[in-house]
Amino acid sequence: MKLTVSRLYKYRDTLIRFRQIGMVRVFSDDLAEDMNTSATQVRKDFSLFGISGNKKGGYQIHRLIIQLDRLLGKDKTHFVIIVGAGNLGKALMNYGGFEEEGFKVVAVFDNDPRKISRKGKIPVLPVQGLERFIKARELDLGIIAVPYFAAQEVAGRMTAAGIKGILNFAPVSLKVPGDCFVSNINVQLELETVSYFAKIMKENKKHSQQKKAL
Amino acid sequence: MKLTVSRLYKYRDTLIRFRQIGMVRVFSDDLAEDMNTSATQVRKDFSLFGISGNKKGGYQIHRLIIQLDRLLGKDKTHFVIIVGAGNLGKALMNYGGFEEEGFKVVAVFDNDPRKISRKGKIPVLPVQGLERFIKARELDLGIIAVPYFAAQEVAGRMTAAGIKGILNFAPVSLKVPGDCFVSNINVQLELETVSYFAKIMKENKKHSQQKKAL
DNA sequence: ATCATTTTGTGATTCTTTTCACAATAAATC
DNA sequence: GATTTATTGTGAAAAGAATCACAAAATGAT
Repeated sequence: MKLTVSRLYKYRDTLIRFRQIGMVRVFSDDLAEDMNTSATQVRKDFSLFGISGNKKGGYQIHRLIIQLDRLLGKDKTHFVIIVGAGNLGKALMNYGGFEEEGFKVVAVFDNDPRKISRKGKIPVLPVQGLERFIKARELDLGIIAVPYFAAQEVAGRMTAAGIKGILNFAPVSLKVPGDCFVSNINVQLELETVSYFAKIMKENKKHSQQKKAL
Repeated sequence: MKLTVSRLYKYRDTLIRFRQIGMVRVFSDDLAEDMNTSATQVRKDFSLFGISGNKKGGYQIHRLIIQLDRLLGKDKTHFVIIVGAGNLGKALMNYGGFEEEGFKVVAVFDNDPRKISRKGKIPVLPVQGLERFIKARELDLGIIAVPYFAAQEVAGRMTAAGIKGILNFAPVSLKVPGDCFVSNINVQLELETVSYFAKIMKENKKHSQQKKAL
């Protein structure tokens, strides 16, 4: 399910690129190729979400984007807060990609008084006010960009205040109530995993060379 | 397989924290709890990689870490290059987490002459020299932090020069030869997915409240 | 108007990952 | 030293995700 949903977002991305270069229709094949997956997968994903095209005629890009937008909630702006104004928090705060995708970072929170500032485009506020802020605006989405030892506390406060989705950059598994969804981004871990498989790839090569030699 | 491997890295992380607070032995239960998984999963993962503990006595943390280190290649330094010295590239370049985990960023590459600099701790070099650099040092690992439209070209050049593992931050699916492993980090996509499920969580709540009301 | 071709949509199948169930065994207790 | 208890290790079952196989329908060709 999670995998299917994130593929749907990717299809949308691809479709928007396709539209930009003037394409009007696509086949499941085209999408599959661009995304390194199979045409069957594309159709299965669509079918699962009730999206249908025309036999022999594929899918109308424009219409498809509209359908995906509605399905994926891309037809409205989503408000987000970031907790943690360190290197990562600042990078995220200045990251243009969110706005492009319909997310608006409404505030950043930190516990270091020196980082507080209401002047910038996005205010950096004392973390004391976190719950009040979330409740007042009925926010659903939070990004955690604090050190690992502070992450669980932040998560607890967020969910208690009503946050329903967390994007967590701290390298710990957060414990949250069942009505909150968490997704983790762990850059170190990702690089470690890559390094593990890179090593295997090298070893396989050696093996196949050995095999060739036999 | 990929999931198991990344869990192994996480077990190691957790174990190191446990050791720091003076623990000497763990049970699969302890690891599972810390990592939000099941004890069975932990043991299955270990069993799959030939790691064993003591019935009733659990696992000796110190020994377990050593075993994982060897298994996961954490007993040596891995050299990495980054391509792209924009916001993201710079953030990654100054990110302490890699060094902590045994990765050394040996160079950053960019195609903008203004960004070139051999003075810093990590040199920023012209991307023209990419292949030569990789081959000369027999590097395996590369991080792609360039805009989406440049990512595929960079990936092609990296793999042609011998890179076997790529951590890709560009929001496109890279096409690489079968002997190269790619892992993608797509912050926008991750946030989109979180937002999708956050919405569902809210709707479910509404439903269950309705149910209660009946 | 008929036939061949292309492409969708989906039930059935296979593959992968997780969970279950429980035997084996080491330690603790009596 | 026999018995209970806690914990591992793993084959079997279940759940989840991807792939296959093919019928149905739309289009184009003759």
